[in-house]
Amino acid sequence: MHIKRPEKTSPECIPNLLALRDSLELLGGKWKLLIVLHISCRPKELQHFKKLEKEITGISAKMLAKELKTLEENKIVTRTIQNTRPVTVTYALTAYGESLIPIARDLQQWGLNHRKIIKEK
Amino acid sequence: MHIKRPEKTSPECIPNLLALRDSLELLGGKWKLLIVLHISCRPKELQHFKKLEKEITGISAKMLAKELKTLEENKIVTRTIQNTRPVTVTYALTAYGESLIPIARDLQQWGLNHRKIIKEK
DNA sequence: ATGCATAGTTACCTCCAAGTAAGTAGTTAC
DNA sequence: GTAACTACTTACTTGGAGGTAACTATGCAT
Repeated sequence: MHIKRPEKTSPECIPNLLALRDSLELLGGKWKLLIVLHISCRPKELQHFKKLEKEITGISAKMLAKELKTLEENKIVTRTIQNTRPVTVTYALTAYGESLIPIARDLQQWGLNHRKIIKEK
Repeated sequence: MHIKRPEKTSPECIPNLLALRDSLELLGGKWKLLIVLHISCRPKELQHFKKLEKEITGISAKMLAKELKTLEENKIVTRTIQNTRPVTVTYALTAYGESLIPIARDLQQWGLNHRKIIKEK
């Protein structure tokens, strides 16, 4: 999907504030994109709550549960209760949620590069 | 620049937490990407402080100054004092700062689309 | 000397994202 | 009956992002 970039100084160039704000409000927190990326690393329906809690260093059960709930409400992940003993719950990205992967990877790559740039001070 | 996406479940797929965290810490706030996008809409060296303050609805002088300072420290924008009366200050994206434009636009586009998805509930 | 412009700064306040720690609930295993 | 597993939930707390409003500095105009 190629997005046409408006020309500089053209009237339509003035950014749509609300759209970017919406994204930042939903995704700008500390954990959501991290969670998305971690789920994306497993085949569908194979990412368990406990596994995420262990893999994502520093996250607490409370935050993970809260963030996953928000992601589910926003149709980015699905939550499936499995018939195992003890009960397990798996999380998977929706097709729509997968549209976040390139964005998250770009940000990740940018952050990786940024370390170098800043160290070169 | 095409970034190779690691295969699912491969060991290197486990996301580099720190890189994404760095990006989110720097750019995840309410204003920085908005400012970047607004500056990108003007030819180099033509974006004044007051202009940004007026264009970016809701931002205060304090926040704008603070965010611009952080962006400057991170080599994303340059600050130039102009010999006008009264003195004006212009901000411009560095070449490096421009690497954020596609990311900001993608997020913006994603937010625009997200509104539709969520309204379709 | 008062007002207006640009480009901030300073002091104070508020709220919430995020952290910590402990508890709940269902089930199995011994 | 108690320990252990998964998947949360609840109560309490705190740092800092962000908001508001007033103030500073400099120069020009009238």
